[in-house]
Amino acid sequence: MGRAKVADAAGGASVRGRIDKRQAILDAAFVVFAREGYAQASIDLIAAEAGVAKPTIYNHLAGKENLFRHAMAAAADRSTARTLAAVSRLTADAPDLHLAFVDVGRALLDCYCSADSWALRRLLHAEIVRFPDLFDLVGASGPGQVAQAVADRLARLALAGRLRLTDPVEAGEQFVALLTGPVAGRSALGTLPFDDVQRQAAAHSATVTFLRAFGAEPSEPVGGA
Amino acid sequence: MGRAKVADAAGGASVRGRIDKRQAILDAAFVVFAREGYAQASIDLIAAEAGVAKPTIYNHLAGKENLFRHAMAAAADRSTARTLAAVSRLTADAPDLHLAFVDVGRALLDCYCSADSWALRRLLHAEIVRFPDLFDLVGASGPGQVAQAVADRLARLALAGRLRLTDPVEAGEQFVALLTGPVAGRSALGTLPFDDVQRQAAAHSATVTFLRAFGAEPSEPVGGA
DNA sequence: ATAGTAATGAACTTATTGGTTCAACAAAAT
DNA sequence: ATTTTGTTGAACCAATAAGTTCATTACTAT
Repeated sequence: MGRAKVADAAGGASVRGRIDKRQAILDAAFVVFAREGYAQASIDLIAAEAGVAKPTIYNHLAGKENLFRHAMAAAADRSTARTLAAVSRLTADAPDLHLAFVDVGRALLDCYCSADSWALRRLLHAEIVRFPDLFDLVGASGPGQVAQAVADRLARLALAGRLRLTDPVEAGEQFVALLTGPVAGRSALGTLPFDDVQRQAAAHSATVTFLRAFGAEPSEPVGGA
Repeated sequence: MGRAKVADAAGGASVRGRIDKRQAILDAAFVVFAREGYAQASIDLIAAEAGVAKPTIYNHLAGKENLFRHAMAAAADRSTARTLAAVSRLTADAPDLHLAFVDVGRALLDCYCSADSWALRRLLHAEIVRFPDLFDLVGASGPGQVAQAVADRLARLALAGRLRLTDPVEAGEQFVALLTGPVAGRSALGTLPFDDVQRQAAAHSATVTFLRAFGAEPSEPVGGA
């Protein structure tokens, strides 16, 4: 590794002379932090993963704590963006409400179950005590935006007379809770994967009870699938 | 501190000659692990918290990893017992179903929001990568038992014609998801407390949508509270 | 009383790691 | 060609912590 001349030798991004080593460092830092945890992740390890020398890290991002914060913030931004894109699939003019909710639920669940997303939540939980500001940095804004987006969509549906609800943000919270709660409870916290059919089933079951509680149309009688 | 003769000098439990230093160590270990995280919690710190000398820890529980596992398992057992007691409040002969669900929901939420419970989940999330067996040790059995207990109660209710559901374990998962999901999303992960009125509101709102989806009686029309 | 057992404190070893310094170096700009 | 800037490798320092050893001390059972 090191001052590579070839396109992508080992780490992934290390080519462009000296620009944007920073991004490579940030990415590698998140990877290593996710794999090792904050305390166990050594700067040497991160440097190796990034294909970069140790002093370079201290040049761009002074100190481990700063590096951690920036890496977490970057990962959180990525994750939030993906999730917001998933939410945008829920349009008010969907022909079949059930199908629409299963679809967006499935997409949300894919985001939720991605390796990055698990790692982000794990690190957030793990280090929230020593880094209380982490909550404002990633824990609040990300889910906050998502909740807002979901609430917006639900409000539109309610206004169109297709949903019967009074508080869209509460209903939104409950939909994602219905979606992610069972997954979080069963799935060994991202250690072992939650496969496609399980996610589909989870999205379906969450949709069924959500629409039973809030749907304007009677939907299916009882039996599901 | 140390070989105390008085009842409770500093740590809390250190009186009885040499018996049950072990328990004191386990308790102190969980406290310190919860406060500092695994890596940052030094054996010296745990020894100090327990009012016990360092070699004593190595006598009773060889090594940090072993100590961690045992401390986590003990804390998990305590937590599960409390939660199961809370679930037992949901009887099939409740006069008002809404009230009964709010009540048990409230109790479950109290368990979920206790400092120990937050700490347990935090440590579990944090160290699941380096201690994969932790999931079988605390993550699986605890919630598994709880889910089973809730499913049992729901099945009784359904059999009595007061609930309309096909899969009691799924419904149980969804009830606790409805209950804890919004709390987990908003509450800064146990850093700042979730006060009584908020918990009451959360239990109420979870109950309303759950009964809207699964209740046999029409319950309230729309507006909640 | 006495012997045996468990706990204690303190020093010690060893290993890791965050953070720094510095001379050499390669590419970019002039 | 030369200066400048960011990068590199390697060595170094100080701090922290896991784990161990051991002589000493205090209970407890006989």
